Amino acid sequence: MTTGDERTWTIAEVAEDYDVTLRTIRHYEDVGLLSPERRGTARVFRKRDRVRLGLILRGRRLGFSLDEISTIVNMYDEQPGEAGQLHYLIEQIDVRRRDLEQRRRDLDETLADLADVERRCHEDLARLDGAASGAAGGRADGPAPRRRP
Amino acid sequence: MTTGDERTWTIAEVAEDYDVTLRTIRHYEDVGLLSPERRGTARVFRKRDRVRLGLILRGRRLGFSLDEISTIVNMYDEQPGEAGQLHYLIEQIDVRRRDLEQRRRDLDETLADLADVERRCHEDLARLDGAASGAAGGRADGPAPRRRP
DNA sequence: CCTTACGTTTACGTAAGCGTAAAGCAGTCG
DNA sequence: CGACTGCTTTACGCTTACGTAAACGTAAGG
Repeated sequence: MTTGDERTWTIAEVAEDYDVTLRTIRHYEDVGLLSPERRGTARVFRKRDRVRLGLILRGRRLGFSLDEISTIVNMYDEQPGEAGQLHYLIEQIDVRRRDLEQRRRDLDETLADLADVERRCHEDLARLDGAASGAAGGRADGPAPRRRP
Repeated sequence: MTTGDERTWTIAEVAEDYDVTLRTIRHYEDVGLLSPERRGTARVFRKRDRVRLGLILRGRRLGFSLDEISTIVNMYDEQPGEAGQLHYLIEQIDVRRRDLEQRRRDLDETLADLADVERRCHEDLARLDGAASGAAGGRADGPAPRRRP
């Protein structure tokens, strides 16, 4: 019954909630990723739009292009349609899955590498601590402005 | 011992092996991600350079910017240095790790969503198969002006 | 010597993903 | 009746990550 009067949001509220700029939201609309209703000229966001934005941002965090994100989020609200279409969609899902699984492998390898680097850091620190008896003051904690050459 | 005469590669060979263009490799050198030796003007790639390129491409697959990749891969061959520097590095590693862990959450959620969509696809297919005896040709589907080309 | 194959540099082009004015409606508060 | 406030559109600008010529060097082979 109350399907017509759910809560709505303004663009500013959505932007605030999802920590993006108004420009970003409008851009997503420009490229067809979002299509909020209009009350006059103003955009009116409903729950669905927020969910979609959430999916978009998740895709963005994963490093997908807006184009890829577009194909992905559109998978979600694909109508049943005909069989060929469903087969095609399943195929596309498989492609995406393979991609994501490759990413997870990359990600886990990177995490392992980082853990390794960190371990070596701690070893080096221990070595420094052990040999630190000569220096005045054990704290030796400079601001360390040093970075890339 | 034989530390000076390891195998080397040309830019074309590396590009072929890693499936990137020459331009890409040169670009990575431009931005300081790679720094192969030179024999005259020609680039000479050693094993280390290839490993580095591997790391770069892994970062790229993960959706990192070249700038981020730069800080990440440079972590790997950071010299022991002083304590403050090591602490800084450990801190940076932690930042990266948090990022990667967020990505993995995003990734797993996306995979779960895709699995869900796929499941619904199969359900729809089953439904279509079941109801396929009625209409001639099985295509009783009027509306729903369709999607992908 | 000339071609072919491979390498080089310099430099402009481009697509994506927004940033950032500039300028204009629409409601509302005093 | 202004003056805000918050929204809108239009449109040029910027960065990243390369693509894409253009023009030239160098070594091998016919």
